[in-house]
Amino acid sequence: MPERPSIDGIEAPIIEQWDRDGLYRFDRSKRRDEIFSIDTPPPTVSGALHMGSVFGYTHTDCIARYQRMRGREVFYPMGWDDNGLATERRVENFFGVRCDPAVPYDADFEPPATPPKDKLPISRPNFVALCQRLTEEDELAFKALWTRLGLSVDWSLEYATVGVRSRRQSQRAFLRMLARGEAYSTEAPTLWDVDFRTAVSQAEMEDRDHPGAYHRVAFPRVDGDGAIEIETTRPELLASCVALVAHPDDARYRPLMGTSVRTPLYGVRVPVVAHGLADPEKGTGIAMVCTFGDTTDVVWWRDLDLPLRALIGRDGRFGPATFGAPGWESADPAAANEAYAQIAGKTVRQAQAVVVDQLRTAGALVGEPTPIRHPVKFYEKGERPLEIVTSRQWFVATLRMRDRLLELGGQIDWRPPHMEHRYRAWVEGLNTDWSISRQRFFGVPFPVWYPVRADGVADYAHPIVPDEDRLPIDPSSDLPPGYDAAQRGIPGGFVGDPDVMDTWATSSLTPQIVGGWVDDEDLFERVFPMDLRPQGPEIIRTWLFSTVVRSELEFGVLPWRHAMINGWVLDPDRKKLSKSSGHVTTPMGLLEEIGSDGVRYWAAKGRPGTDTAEDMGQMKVGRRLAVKVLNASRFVLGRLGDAAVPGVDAATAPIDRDLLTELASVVDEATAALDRFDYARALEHTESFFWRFCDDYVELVKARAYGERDDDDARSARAALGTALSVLLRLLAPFLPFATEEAWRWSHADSIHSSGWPTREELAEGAPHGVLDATSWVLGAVRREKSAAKVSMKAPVASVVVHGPAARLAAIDAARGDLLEAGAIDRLELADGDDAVDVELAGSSAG
RNA sequence: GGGCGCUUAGCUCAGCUGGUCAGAGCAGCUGGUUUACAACCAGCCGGUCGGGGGUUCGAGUCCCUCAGCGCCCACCA
Repeated sequence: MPERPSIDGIEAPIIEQWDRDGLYRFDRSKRRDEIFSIDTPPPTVSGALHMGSVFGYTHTDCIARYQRMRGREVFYPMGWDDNGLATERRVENFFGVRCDPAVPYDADFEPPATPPKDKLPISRPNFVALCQRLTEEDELAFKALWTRLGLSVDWSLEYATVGVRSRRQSQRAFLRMLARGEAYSTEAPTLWDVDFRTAVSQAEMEDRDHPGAYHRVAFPRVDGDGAIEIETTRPELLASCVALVAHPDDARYRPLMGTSVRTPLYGVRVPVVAHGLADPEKGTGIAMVCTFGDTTDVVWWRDLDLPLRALIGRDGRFGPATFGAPGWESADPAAANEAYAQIAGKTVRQAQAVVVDQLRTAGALVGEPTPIRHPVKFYEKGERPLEIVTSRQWFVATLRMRDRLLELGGQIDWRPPHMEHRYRAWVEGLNTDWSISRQRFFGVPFPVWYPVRADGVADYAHPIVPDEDRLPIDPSSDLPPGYDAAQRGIPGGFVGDPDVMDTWATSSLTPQIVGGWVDDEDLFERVFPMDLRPQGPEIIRTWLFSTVVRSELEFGVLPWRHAMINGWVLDPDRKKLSKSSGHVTTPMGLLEEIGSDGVRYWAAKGRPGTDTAEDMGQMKVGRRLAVKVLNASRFVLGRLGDAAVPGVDAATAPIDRDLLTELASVVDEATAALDRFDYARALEHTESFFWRFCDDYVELVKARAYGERDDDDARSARAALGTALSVLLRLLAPFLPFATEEAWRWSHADSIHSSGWPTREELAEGAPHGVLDATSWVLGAVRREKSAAKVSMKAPVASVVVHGPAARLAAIDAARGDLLEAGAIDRLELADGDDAVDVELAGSSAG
């Protein structure tokens, strides 16, 4: 035991010891009902390390440590989410490269020392290698942080979402969905990011307020006089207009239903149709339907069985079109083609300016454009509005599962409960199946090939699939059964699916990946369905939702019983992620400065679902608590000497039994709170009692416990001190794993984290008699008097006269000796009367 | 447009099924240093619990309503 205990630097040796002892190693011999399994979120390693990274993970660790001390075998894995766009984008910027599948593989490739201004095109294998190189470094940084934070994960269970296991499970689960008809591919309008050049799922898109303008455009009638005026924010899409649509009940347009108009500039005849989604209040009450300007267009196109005139390509530019050709019939093909030639090849933005000019010249623009701001769909990581392009994509049929998914959501134990609303709102609002294919390079490939027909076109309706035991495969280099390499890409041969899976298509399988589904059924049965899914609120609609989907499709059950949703970390000014402060907090720096226990304390104060400001003050309070734990432990244990702590039965003095009885209630409360994932409340109760223990109880009994005497009274105090300390350390262990471990090891050979969670049975039975309370009350009055007189707390007191009800006076009398010594009191009188404590300091002339 | 959450001392937050619930920590102020702890200890100051209405013997605690803040969802011409 050190002379002057310090929490600085205690982490490293303790972590080493834990590692040597294999303290957190999962024991797979345990039965399912003895196991507590956690579906840990794999952090996106390409993201920066920030305080949000330590916040939620600390909560999970507090629960894990509690369950472990309760005797459960804790299955606590850690993974890294390293696939996906975030990594690709980061690799592109970090190395100054971009992936170009047409570039041949260069075995000796090394990225330039400094990233070139123009990104260097490199092959897909080289690109993937760089992705892996960068994420490996990221993963080491994360692992160092988690370790230092004291997460009690079993590092032998580490995995990566792009690793072999993840690829195998992703491909296996996909093939099974395909076989069951739950996954399908189709050519369909798809939300598309023109910069990333990939499909985007409903879950990945967000609304942004974006400037635009209403343009009023007149469509001349074909079978009548005059024109119909519509308003649009996307006049550049006029060439892909396929109809005008108004509400069926709108009296203004009802007579026009079934008639036709011609598009300005292009002279294409389009019908006037009715649909309930048309809003009579908006614009002129009648809208132009284009293929496609927004998701409503898709609905109209589908519901009304309108023709397709798609023009915007995957690069976000207008593609070729021939007016006069079938499907593009025009009153004046030559003029139409001339008009269109001026926007072909242009971006949406450039085209809009051109078309507006053309419309104005043609006299079809009514008035001038009216600027507005309106919500526009963006990919959440994108910079330009999403377009809708037609492309072949893989989907999982989630729409038809909606009712079952809602039912399952109702069976999850949500913490906090109101988080179910987010899930429910999302499921109820689903309007497309889950799109899982992405036109990217660094990810899990779809494990399918397609036969190439004699005409050179791939036969998507009949994919060729590998046997499961071959997985994982890459269809771009591996061969389908029965084909040889020379047949790749030629008529009569085959072609591999070029796409990779969306990140969520893999991470939705985390229980299967960590649990060893199929590969290790013995393990899987011991940990699945899992107990706890901890995660952030922003990925309820993605990770949580998709995990439920996959578990339902594969097993027909929920993947876990409890979902604990953490809140946001706000910057010290309570604004999210403001960069104005300039001072960017790095978690590792804080852990080194404050100590891991202090940072954990701050995190553990944040309840599930509650946003929490980054608060250096709270962390310092936690640090102080950790220091106090060491000092109090040293005092209690040090003075007990080498003699063993007397058993709890030796605690016979009323105030000692009182302490232990009250502590038993704290154990009950903390246990109940942790059982319902309210770690913050458990900490609060324990902390508050711990300070009372230090400030009042220890002060009151230290003379008796450590004085000259060695009688029953002294042994009673020592028994209570030793017992209470042991219980308090264990109650604090899930929150302050380092300080409690340090103190515990002064008197134990084993780790506190493998010791048992304290129970009421270890402590005194019976109701408290108010001895500690009443005595503390008098001691407080004495301290107040000394403070007011500005004298030392050790200043002698001539006399104390206590008035109060008889029961309380009796309680005080029971601890008379302790009180006299702790307060340096010469004479103590107890008398009936209204509550009052009259204190007369020694040498004071006043009464 | 719909939904969810929040609004309690200067700051960060507790207040679980309505009756010692008006609390804690930080900050501030006043004191105290040498036998656990000065990165400490003791004490003090400080709030008509966002506004308004209602239910009740009694309401931060339940209901209605308004306001502000935050978040989620939305078919956005």
